[in-house]
Amino acid sequence: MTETLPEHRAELPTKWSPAEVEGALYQGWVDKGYFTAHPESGKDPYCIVIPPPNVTGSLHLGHAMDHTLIDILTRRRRMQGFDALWLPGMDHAGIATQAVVERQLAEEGGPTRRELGREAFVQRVWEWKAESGGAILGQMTRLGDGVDWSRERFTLDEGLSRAVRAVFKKMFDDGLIYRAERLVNWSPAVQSAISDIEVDHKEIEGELVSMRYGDGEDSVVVATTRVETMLGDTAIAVHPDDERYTHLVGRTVRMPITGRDIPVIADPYVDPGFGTGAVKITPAHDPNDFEMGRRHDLPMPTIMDESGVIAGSGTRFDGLDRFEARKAITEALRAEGRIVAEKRPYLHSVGHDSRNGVIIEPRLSLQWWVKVESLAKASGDAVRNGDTRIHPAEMESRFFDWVDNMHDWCISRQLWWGHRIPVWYGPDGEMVCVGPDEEPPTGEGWHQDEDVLDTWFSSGLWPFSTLGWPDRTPDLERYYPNSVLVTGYDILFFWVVRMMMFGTYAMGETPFRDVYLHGLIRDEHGKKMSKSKGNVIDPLELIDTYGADALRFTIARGSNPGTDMSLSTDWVAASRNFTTKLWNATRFALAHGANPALPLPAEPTDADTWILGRLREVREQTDALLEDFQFAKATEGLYHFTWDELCDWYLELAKPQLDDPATAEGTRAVLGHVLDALVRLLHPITPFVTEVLWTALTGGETVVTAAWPTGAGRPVDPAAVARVEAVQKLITEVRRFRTEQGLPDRKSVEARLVGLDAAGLSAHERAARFLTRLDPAGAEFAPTATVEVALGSGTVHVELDTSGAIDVAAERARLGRDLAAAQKELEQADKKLGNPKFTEKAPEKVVAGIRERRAAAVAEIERVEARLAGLPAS
RNA sequence: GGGCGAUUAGCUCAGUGGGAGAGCGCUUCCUUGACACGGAAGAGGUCACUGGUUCAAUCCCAGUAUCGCCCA
Repeated sequence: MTETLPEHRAELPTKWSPAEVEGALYQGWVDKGYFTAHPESGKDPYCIVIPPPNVTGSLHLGHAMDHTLIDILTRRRRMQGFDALWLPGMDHAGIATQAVVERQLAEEGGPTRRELGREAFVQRVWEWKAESGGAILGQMTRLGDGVDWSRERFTLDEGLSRAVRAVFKKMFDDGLIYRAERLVNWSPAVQSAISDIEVDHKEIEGELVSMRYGDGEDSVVVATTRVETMLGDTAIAVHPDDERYTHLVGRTVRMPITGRDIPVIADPYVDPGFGTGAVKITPAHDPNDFEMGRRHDLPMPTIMDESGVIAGSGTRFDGLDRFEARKAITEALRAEGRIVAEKRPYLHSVGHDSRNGVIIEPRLSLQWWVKVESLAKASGDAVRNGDTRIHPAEMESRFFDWVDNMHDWCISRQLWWGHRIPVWYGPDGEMVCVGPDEEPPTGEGWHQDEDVLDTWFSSGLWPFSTLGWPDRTPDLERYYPNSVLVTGYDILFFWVVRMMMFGTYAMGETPFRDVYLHGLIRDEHGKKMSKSKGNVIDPLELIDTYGADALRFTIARGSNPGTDMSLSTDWVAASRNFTTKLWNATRFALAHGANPALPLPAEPTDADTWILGRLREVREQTDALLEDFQFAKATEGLYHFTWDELCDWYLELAKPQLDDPATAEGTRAVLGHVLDALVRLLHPITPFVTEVLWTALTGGETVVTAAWPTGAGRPVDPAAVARVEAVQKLITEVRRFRTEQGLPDRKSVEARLVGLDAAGLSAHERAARFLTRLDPAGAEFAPTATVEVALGSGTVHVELDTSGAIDVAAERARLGRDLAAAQKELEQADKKLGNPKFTEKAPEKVVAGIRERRAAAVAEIERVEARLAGLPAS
């Protein structure tokens, strides 16, 4: 039969070995330029920009999920005939990258960053990037990411830096960027300010120490979790209506240790019910105290340096780390008899640097800020108007909570690696913001701001800066707004909101039509993966062992919108098994001459009609689900179709058809047609195996740019479906009987099938016999048992020669189970039908359904009881 | 403290106002001409608890318990 194979079609190896072929396949795709976008093509554009990974990062399962889903979307659109662009790149990760290089310098015993100087250090970071940065880009190829490498960008490259300066200048001129001295989240670890979203609030076991300020009548007890801040206290505050302290308001109290006299002030902010009702005020080290200090015009002494060491307090505690100072000062106060109470441990919430877990120290400093009010409102409106749709919609409330309550964004960082703030200061206090095409002022006394911008300032421009903005490039005209942004819900505030703020501001249009938020990947028990727990799985190891397709399939199959998924190697192995199953099915089909180029049969068998109808349903369902970002359901549907319908049934039914000259050619056509379409439907999910299968099946060049199967399949024929389902039931019942009678699967048994004609199934006798190993009855045939199978269209009696006495006990047990099930069914139906309210109020269709079920149960009971009565006594 | 979500088979999770599902795991049999990364047949769940709405609740509503996440 191989003579019907066109010679360009290939034979498949016995085994699919992903590790051996994936790399070459990927390289081939890149070399052929399949992933390159063509703005001049005249096709409809479809654009997704990568959520830029960190230049110091390496591929973890979170990326694997994100990229798999993006790749599914873009590969499908490409096949659908869109000009699909998936734009890759990275961000420069100011804090992380600078830390990596500083650590490297330290390990080499080289000069420190400051010893090296700004210019040399930055040069050194670029060298680091060239050598070891961006490992993730190479790792993305292992996953099969269909990105357009010709458009790769980096937040610090020339074009994107220009975009940063352009937007900074515009916002500066519009008054949306300003400089102000405020209390910021200061990370002593990084020695820089960080923004609110880089701070995690965590409950910790600290202490609450109550201490007495002043003496005698003029004394007051205050409590604090940070004793060391008392060095910076400039007031005691009480509630104006608190009669316990009215006599003190307006007077001063002498502080221990510093010996300074500080005023007692009245402010309604104070909660008289908390502690003693009096609170110490440290304006330079606490956000609430800062506000109070501003209201009351209090001095704001800073008593710590950038690294969290006590400094400038004028006490003997200068030079102590803040936590050592806490202990030392507590001891000193205790020695003076100032400690009134100590609660330890005292559970309270404390801000931590989310990158390194170091406790944040609020610090008074001069920083640059973005005024977010109008930007946040525009972003919120974009979602409210439907210009951007968030999927799943339940995530919208989180989005709104955030944008509606956003604080101004601190964008300056005390780092060197990043976009230096484009502001110059003159000798006479001048301040000039320099745009991208302008020359900075020169001359004596002019200097540029020392700080750099938050990395997310540049990441926020990503959806348009990567396309050439501020120039109106063809790419920008064509691919902005982007079609979709795909990212984890944990990143909603980091990227999505910022991209929306900048996009609506700079472009006047929201940066993406849709935002799809996926969940996190957890371990097999639903626990978050972390190095400390030791439950981290490396996606590259999974790819090595099971293939990229298996990992991608696992992720797609587990990715329900907005919900986390659990992953273990067992799941990936199961997906690998799936690719193997598909491989073997195609191999079988090819070996029997399957060919999608053959015309579908004019007179298809019921099995042909059934599988073609199912293909159409599955294709339509897959399309609808993928349009709605329902990756898990779409993938599950394809899995079920492939394994449980195509392999378990159609391929088996096809075997006898292939042996029959009347149906063989049609079967080859149907097999080819179904596999061709199925492999194309699966390609976005499992690109590698489908590439090999599809090219072997069709002789085509590549499935990457093959057409999405829009017309595959045939309309569903309910009559054919019913007959196939009846045959399936018949086969299953006979197999069940055989198993219980201990008849080995492969042992052929003579049998007579009575009633097939009446049931309209005469055409299926050959298949039924083939799949149950029932031989035609010979002249000597003497049945020893009968299996009755009630089908919708009639009852089929299968008389078998079991070569001896049947196992009566097993048969009795089997019939007993059938009887019990039928009786339960009858009971339930009678209960419902006996309730007049049900028959009156329930829809006619439901009542009719129950009546049918009752009738079937009655018939089944009669049949089984008759069989039981006919059994020999055991 | 505020908000959101979850609780379904041993594990991880889908699901629906009217007959409880999947993958993995488990039991028995089978190396049969696509596939042992496989095939066939099975076992296994008062759908967290309490109340309410309804002819009918695993599903809708309220409360309780437990867990998770976000924000402060």
